Amino acid sequence: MNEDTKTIRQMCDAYDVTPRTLRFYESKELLFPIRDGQKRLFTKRDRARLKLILRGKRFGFSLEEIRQLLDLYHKDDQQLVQLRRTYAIARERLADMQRQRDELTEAIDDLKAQLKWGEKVMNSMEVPSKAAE
Amino acid sequence: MNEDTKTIRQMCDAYDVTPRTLRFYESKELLFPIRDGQKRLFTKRDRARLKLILRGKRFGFSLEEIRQLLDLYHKDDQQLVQLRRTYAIARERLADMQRQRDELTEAIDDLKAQLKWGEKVMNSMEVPSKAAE
DNA sequence: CGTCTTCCTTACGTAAACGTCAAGCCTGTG
DNA sequence: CACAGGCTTGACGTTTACGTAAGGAAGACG
Repeated sequence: MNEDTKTIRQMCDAYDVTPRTLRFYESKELLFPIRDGQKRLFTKRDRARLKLILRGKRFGFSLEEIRQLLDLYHKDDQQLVQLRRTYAIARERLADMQRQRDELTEAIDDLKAQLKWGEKVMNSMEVPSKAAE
Repeated sequence: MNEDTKTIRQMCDAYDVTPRTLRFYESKELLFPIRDGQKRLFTKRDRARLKLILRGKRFGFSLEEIRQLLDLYHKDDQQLVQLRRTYAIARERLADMQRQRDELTEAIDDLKAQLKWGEKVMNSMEVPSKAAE
């Protein structure tokens, strides 16, 4: 048994990331695995942070933004102020994402229209025998 | 008067881009300005394409994706086979876009949930005076 | 004619988020 | 003991969408 730590390989399997990614995150001070000799051991805290990192990535945060947010969590004093800042940042991101989705929806509709037009043209071209006569 | 063409500077002012950007787009075969000596002259067609390029960028498409879409928009005078190929490409793009939007929607919902949680926590922290007593 | 401004080409620089070697250290196994 | 595997640390490579600097041509102006 280990004392609630995981090796890099176990982490990779559990969270579907590469070793390179985990080392990269450590180098960027997003994770702080302890060492057994030269081997990394990822603690419960690292796993919690990694979950937040991956979720942040889904939301479109950069790693640097994520690092800052994680740091805010880490500072236990002034929690209310920090939480408010986090909240504000998150709201901005949400607005960005919604705007992006709206634009995407518009583009989808445009493209759909194009496709319909394409279908019409193809149909009129598929039976040119009658029209040619 | 010019014959419906604009210089690079006029283009930059009109569309809020840099000269570098326009040259870059030309090098990537997104634009095809004609030449007066060595100077570029951007035609009406270039301007139409640039509008689509900028819109595509707002949608989050890569320039390479945009180039494909432009090909779709402008290769309307082709053979049936060509049309079918572009049609297929466009359908793939549409599928990609819809998947992208679905992911975005999911992420948006997640983030919204996070924000609600944040509000709850903040509310419970704002009035600790009573609870402390 | 000299200088300014605008344009040109060439080409190296940048940031993000890792991928991909290279080469070395440990450990277990036959 | 020898070798395979897994982990380690560099350190250079990749992609995208330009920025930026160097050096030069070409027309306008005083």
